[in-house]
Amino acid sequence: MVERRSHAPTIIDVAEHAGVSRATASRALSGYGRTSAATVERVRRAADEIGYRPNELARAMRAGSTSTIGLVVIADFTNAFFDRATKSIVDAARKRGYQVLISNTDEDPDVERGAIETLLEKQVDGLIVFPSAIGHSEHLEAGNLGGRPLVLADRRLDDLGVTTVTTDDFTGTREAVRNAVGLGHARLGFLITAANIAGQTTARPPALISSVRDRADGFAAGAADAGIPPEDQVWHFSEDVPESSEAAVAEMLDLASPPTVIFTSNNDMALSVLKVAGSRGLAIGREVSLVTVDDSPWAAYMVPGITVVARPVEQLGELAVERLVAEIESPGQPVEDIQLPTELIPRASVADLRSPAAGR
Amino acid sequence: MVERRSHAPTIIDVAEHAGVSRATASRALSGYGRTSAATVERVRRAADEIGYRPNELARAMRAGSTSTIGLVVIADFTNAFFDRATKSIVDAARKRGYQVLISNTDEDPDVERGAIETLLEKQVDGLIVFPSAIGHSEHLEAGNLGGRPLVLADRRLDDLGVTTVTTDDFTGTREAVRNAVGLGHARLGFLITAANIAGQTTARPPALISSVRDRADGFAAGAADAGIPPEDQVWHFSEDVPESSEAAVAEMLDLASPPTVIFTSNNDMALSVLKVAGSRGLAIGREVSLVTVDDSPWAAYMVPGITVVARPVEQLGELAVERLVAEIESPGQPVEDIQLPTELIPRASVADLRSPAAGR
DNA sequence: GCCGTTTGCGAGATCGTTCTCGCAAACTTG
DNA sequence: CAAGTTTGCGAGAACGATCTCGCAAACGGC
Repeated sequence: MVERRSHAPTIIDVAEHAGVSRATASRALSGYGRTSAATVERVRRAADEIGYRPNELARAMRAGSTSTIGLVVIADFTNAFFDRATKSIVDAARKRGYQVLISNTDEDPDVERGAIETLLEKQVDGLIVFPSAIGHSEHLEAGNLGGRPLVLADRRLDDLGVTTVTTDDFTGTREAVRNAVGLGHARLGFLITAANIAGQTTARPPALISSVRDRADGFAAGAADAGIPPEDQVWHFSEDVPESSEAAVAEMLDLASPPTVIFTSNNDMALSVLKVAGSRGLAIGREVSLVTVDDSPWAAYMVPGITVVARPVEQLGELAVERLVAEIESPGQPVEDIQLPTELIPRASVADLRSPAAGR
Repeated sequence: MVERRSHAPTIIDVAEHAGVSRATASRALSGYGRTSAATVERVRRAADEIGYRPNELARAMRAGSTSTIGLVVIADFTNAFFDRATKSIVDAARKRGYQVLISNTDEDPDVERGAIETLLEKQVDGLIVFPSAIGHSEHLEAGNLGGRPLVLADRRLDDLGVTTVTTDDFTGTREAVRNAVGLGHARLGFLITAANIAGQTTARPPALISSVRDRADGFAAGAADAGIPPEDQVWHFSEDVPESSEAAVAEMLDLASPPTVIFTSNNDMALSVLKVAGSRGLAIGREVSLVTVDDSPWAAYMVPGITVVARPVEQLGELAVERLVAEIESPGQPVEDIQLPTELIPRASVADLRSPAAGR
């Protein structure tokens, strides 16, 4: 039975309907202090009858906590990273009684700043941030967060001294190189996003986002492990747009002696390899080999399957929530830098150059 | 300069610091009523100096609106639907000054009910719901929403009489059939999710979620258009898990005379076709043709490219936000049932059976 | 039957804002 | 220069919940 007054029923309406005071109604429903069983029953029934729904805003204001965490992500589709991370965070938060206020920065630091400001004004209990850029992170410093805890995900910001959950992309990429070299590859291409130096082909990248830097360092380490000389490492930087990375792939394949395998630092670039190689009639896993970071159902089932460095994205999301909630509910947790292990999943996109039949 | 008191600075602190009253400070910062320019300046500076951040909770309580919308989605990865929809909704909401509180139901009606209850308690101004199931939708009726507007996305719930934004999957699937038949296909397989009747192979599905039903009806209509008799339509229902759909694909391909083309109602099932066909050495676009609903970067760039019915998911998200915000800001909008046009993108996964060279 | 303890409940303060009033000072006008 | 109008500001109520107190009634023991 819905009341016909315009405003939603409040606890005062419940109290009136049950013939008790505001305080008693609150006690009966929230179950603190002393209330007789009969009164509890009467108040509960009254609340049901008038369709009472507690106003969480008022409760939060009194209590000083909203049971809401702010999530600031970078939505990129193709890597299936955004959705896997978001879903795992939303689910993990719900399990612990928290809701998620989500913001997307699209890698724009100004948007990130504004999003965080808004989330703080909405009094989130804590923040999980996938930082959009290195440098310019004053807005993430403890002093500007109003004392609310922060967990960084996917990318480290070393000078911040805050708990961070990432994947070990260094080791992952290094292993990927080891695997390809083991299959006989000796000339390696590496395609990597770095908007600021797109077009460059040096092997020593400047300041990069930690996740990208780890992959670059892992590639370099893997090549060094195998004794691949610099002249057999073809580095290409590109912007994070298809045109740029496709041009880079084309340039690589146009070399007098092109790399036999291309490592890409994300799925977008792997798709560019697929596209450019396809348009030239070069078969993946035969004429061109491919390894990328991040698994996806498509990478697994297409023919040939794509060899990938799989990252435990769901685990990353869950851990971020776990650490954040721990800090919210009992402040003073030690700062941790958690690196989750990746897994190399070898499929058919890396040709075995050792077998005599290979290469047709 | 951060104050050393434990609580975050409030407008009272600003007022004290500026030597004015609470009311004047509020006026100066919010810019209503009359305030002298000098006072505005003084208050602004005071706010800056003590690092004042308005408490949106308090403002929302007073104002009766939170500038927050609740989003209830079904997170399924492979279709790249969740992330595209979520991103477009979050971005469109931000553009209009709204934040998004997100919940994932994983298609569980009980979770959906609880999520909506929580969102309403948090006083969202409106809801966008991707409903998880037909029937059992009392919790979505206007009376149980405390007067807050609702927009349904992706799936219709006809008895609710609420504004709904969907894609025209009926026409999309019908066109896909027309396209395949035009290329010479005369025996058609259709793979569709319907947990309740998994394993069935009848052509008349029972109560289905509207999006799935539309695709089934579109397939039936397309087959009828082309005069394909029922015995040349191979319908297969499966649960929304790989094992189930893979079994269905295997069954289809094991028929004495298997369909030459398989239509799948989502990307999960298309991947199952890829997997099962791949494991049998059947080449897509040669021995087996494939069409699916929902485009993705992978579908475009793999070899062969997958023919798809592309849905304007971003537009769907934006429109849902637009309609919802319109209703929030000026109630009494007409109820609309918006169907966005889909687009058939022909690629190489459907073999041209008319060409003599086909099939080798 | 008296005094001390427990029990149940209500009055009122509080969280941080916004906004309506009313009041005094500063202007305008004839 | 008196009367009316505008300007700037402060006091206090309101949003809807929680929670601390204090008070009265009921209960206990001797």
